[in-house]
Amino acid sequence: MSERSTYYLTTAIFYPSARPALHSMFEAIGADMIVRYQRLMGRETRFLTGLDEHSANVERDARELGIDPHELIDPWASTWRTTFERFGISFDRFIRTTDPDHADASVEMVRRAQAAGDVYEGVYSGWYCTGCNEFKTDQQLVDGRCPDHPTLDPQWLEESNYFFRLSAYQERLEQLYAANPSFCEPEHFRNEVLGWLKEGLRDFSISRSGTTWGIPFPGDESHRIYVWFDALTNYLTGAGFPNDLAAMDRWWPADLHVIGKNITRFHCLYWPAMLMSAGLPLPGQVFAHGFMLDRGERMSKTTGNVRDPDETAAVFGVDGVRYMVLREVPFDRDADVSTEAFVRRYNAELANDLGNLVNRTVSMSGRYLSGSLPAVADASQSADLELRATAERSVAGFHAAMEAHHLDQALGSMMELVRAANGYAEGQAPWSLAKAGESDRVGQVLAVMAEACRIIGHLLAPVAPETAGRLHAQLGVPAPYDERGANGPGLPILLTWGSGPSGWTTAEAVPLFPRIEVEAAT
RNA sequence: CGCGGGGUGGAGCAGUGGUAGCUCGUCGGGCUCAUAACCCGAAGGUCGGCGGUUCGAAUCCGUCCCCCGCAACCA
Repeated sequence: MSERSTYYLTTAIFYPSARPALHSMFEAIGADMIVRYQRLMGRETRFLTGLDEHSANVERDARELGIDPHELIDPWASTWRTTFERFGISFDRFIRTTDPDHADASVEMVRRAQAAGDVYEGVYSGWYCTGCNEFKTDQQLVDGRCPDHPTLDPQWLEESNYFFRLSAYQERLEQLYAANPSFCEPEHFRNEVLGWLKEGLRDFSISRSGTTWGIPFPGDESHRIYVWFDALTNYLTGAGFPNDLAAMDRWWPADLHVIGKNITRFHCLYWPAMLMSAGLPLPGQVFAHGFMLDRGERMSKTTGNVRDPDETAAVFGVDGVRYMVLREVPFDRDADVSTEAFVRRYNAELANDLGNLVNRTVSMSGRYLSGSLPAVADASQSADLELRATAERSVAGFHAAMEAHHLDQALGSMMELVRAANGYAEGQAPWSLAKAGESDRVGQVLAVMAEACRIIGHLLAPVAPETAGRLHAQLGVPAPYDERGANGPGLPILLTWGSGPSGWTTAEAVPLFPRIEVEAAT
């Protein structure tokens, strides 16, 4: 892990639409868990997410509606931004590639590539749909025709445009991966990237003519900067490039780019080459996540099997949704999601195990101790020591999983402590001790349970920050960090067994995650 | 032979040479602090097929079958 005390994290920028679907939120939620973890660790963080707005679709849709693309996009961007905020995505900037400072950054990146001799004029040829006014890849065509305009014959057109000399970076990229394989994680996606590298790199087109939607290409105003020098550069814009040198110094290079597995080629090959060309340092790592699947099929707007984040949150709550998507889908691979599985998981882990553990602890503290918990004092009981050892194992597992961005496993480590604490409660049976009049031991058992709950709350904080706050409030733990997870003493201190619960006054026990009855979910 | 990933009890996964494990689900028991929650136990697998290496293979080698993704703008 980096020794820097700062941490700059990005998501990919999203293709705009009227509103985000749950599978788009997935990436942002995962990145948010990572960045909140980093804040809780005590690092100063910067978190960038946003929209890739210069797509041909946007221009086309606007033209069909007879409006300016900005008129179309602005309300969409506003909806995306507020939805992200509602889901607790703690971004520092919601970037839009139509932002003025981003044009400066993109132009500067092209200029640097030009200055390095990596840009040349060439001929791009491909199938062109006269309905869309854009080139289509073979993959986009269905039976050789544009799916949006099946009555038209695509034309094989050639267009003069500018290319980036990616082929010149073959050796340097090979050296990059030889020296620093974890530049691209996880390994199975890196293998794919290495395969492409082995096949040899082809130069790629970086401009398009025939459109005015996009950033003017430096040196040839009849062209617009095409995709990668626009989209990828957003990560630099977000760090102050090219004008704010102090910000660049502070935040660049980024520590982590979180992306979807479909764009590894661009982030793991194009992007480092572009940065090398510009004479800029490379980010620490690109992490590609898998996709949420619906019965084995990828969720997409065109397939129509998407989920609405707000509707899902109406059932599970925002924190419930955040937990569920990150727990059900291993971050490094694809997984099926279903409402039934969400309900099962939610009820089993959040309601029955975690929520109920806190509930019974707080409730017994009120009932047997009038809400006043003693310090964890007696270290001689083997059951107490065992739970402490489990807590330490669980915390270690959590850290290890977070370092590798195995978010589902981190949550699994947290659940190990939850289950052990419930088992401890059963074994110690404080309700029986209370009946037997062993009030000192009742206090100790509840103190141990409360201490486990306190630690669980901190482990829960990156994924379910609002609920973690309520958990600590019920225990009576003073809030050690703000609602973004910042300005705390650092997780190593917070997760050390034994700091509580002396002096806490527990509040009324209110279920953190109310059970979901099956009818309510369907 | 384009590249990559995968095939393990009903479901989802872990396990890279030494008696096959976890979560969910199912069944049985216990407890009564708690959100009808919690705890314990049990049943259930010839680890995709075939062949090989080895004292020993889910694991290594060979071969075959099946599923998924990518192939240059759908997260």
